Amino acid sequence: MNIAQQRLQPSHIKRLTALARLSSGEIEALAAVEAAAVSVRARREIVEEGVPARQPLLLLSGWAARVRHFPDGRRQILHLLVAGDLIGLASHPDPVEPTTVVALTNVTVAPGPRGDEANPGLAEAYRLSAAIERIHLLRQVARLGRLGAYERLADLLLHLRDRLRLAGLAGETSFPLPLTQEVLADTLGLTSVHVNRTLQAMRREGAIEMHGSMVRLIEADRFEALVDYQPVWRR
Amino acid sequence: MNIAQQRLQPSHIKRLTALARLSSGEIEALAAVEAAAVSVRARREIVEEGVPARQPLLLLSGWAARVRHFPDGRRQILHLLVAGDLIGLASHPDPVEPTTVVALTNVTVAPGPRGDEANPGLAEAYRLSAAIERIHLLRQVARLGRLGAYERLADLLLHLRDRLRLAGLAGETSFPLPLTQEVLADTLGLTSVHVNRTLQAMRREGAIEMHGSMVRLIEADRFEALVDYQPVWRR
DNA sequence: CGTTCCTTTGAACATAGTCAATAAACGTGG
DNA sequence: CCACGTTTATTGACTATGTTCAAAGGAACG
Repeated sequence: MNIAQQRLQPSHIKRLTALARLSSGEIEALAAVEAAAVSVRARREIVEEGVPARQPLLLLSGWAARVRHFPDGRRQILHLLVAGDLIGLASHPDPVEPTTVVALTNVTVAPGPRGDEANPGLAEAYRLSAAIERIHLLRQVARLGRLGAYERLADLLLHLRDRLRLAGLAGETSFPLPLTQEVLADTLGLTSVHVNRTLQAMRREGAIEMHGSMVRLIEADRFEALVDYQPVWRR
Repeated sequence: MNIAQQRLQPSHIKRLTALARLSSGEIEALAAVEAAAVSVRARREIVEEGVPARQPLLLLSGWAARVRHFPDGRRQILHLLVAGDLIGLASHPDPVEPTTVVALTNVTVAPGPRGDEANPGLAEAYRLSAAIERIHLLRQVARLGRLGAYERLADLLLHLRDRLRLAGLAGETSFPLPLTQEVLADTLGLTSVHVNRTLQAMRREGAIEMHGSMVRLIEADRFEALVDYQPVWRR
C-alpha cells in the first residue's frame, strides 16, 4: 500500500488496524460500515443517557465529547473523542451509563461490526480501545488535579497529537484542532478567557502556531519535559 | 441470614453479591480467598506499573489508591479504593497499565476467583465492577474540573459513603475515613492546608462531624443538592 | 450584509497556594 | 504502660493563579 492510499484510508480502519491484527474480512466489515453512516450536526447529542447500545458506535469523522452538565450551567467535558474512536463500548452488561456524548463539530458515526468469536481481531481491538480510553481518563484526572493552566494545555495538545496520529490524522508537528476555546476550557477545567491568554502565551513564546483550525506544536519536546509526558499507545 | 451475620460478612462478598446474583459455589470461592490473603503495610505499593495480573485482585480490607507521581514531587490520587473493590480488572489483553496502586492504610489483598464460564455470576460482577469504576473516574474528572474546594469535598464524601455502604461498611450517616488530609488533598487536587480549612468550615457549620477516623455526614441532603449528586449504583 | 459565534482585552476580584511555625495525635520501642 | 520521635492537624500572613464582568473586534455563515 502506498502513501496515497494510506492517507485515504478511513480513520477508524487506520486506528483499529493499528491496535490489533485484523483479518481481511474484518477490514472489509469496517469498510462496509460507512454505508450505514449517520451525520450529526455540531452541538447535537450523539448518545444520551440511557441507551443500552448493543453494538459499539464508531466515530468516523469529526470531533465529539462525553459531557457532564451541572444545573447552574457549568459544563465539564469528561473525554474528547476524535475520528476513529469508539463511543461507548457496550461492554457493560447493564446500561449503567449516565453521560451524554455530544458532537463538537459536524460528525459522522456508524455502528461498528460486532467483536465476537467470528471477529476475534475486532474483539481484541475493541478491548484495547477500551483500555486506552481508561488510561486517557486517568490522564485527564492527573491533568485536572495537579497541572497548572499552561501545563494542562500542553499535556492535552500532546495527547491529541498522538491520538490523531494513531488515526492517521496528524502530520509530523501539525494537526487539526477544530475546537473553540470554550470547548478547550470545558475540557481543561478553565475559563475560555484563561485558555485564550494561555494560548497567546504559547504563541508569543513560539511554542505553538495556529492557522485556522490547524495547530503546529513547535516545542513539543519542551512540553513533554514540562508535563512528564508518556505516550499512551506504543507499537 | 440475620443482621449479625450480615455485619460479619466480608466486604468483598458483600459487595460482589450486591452487584450480581452469585451461586453458592461462587460465594464459597470468594470466602476461600481469604486463605490466600496477603498483608501490605501502609505506604507500600500493592501493584506496580507493568504487572499483567491474570486474575483480578480483591481488596479485602483497608484503603488503597491508584496514583500518579510527577517528577517534581506532585502527586495525584487518580482513584480511591475501598475494601471490597477490585484492583486492576485484568480485562485488558495487554498490560497497558501505567499506574501504581499504593496502600493508604494497612491492607489485605487476595487474588479473586476467575470469572469464567464456570463462574458466570462472578464474571458479571467483575464486569459491573469495572463499569462502576469507569463511572467513578468520570465523576472524578467532573469533580476536579468544575467544582470548588467545598463542593469537591462534599461530592467525595457522598461517593465514599455510598461505596462503603455497598460493601457493608457505612452506617446510616457515619462511615470510617482513615485518610490523612494530605491524601484527601491529593485526591481532590488541593493542598492539605486548604482541605484542612474546608473541613473546618464544614464542621463549623454543623454539616459534618469527625471523631477519630469516623465521619458523620449531617447535612448529606444539602451536599447532594449542592453538587447535583447522583448515585452511581442503584438496586 | 446582517447576525451570530468566537476571540481578544482590561480591570477588579476570589479562590486556593505557599511558607513557616506550633500543637496535637499516633506509633514504637523499651 | 510510658517516653520519645514522627506524622498529622492547625493557624496566620502573604502570594499567585485563575475568574468575573464587560466590552470591542473579527470571522464565519446563511
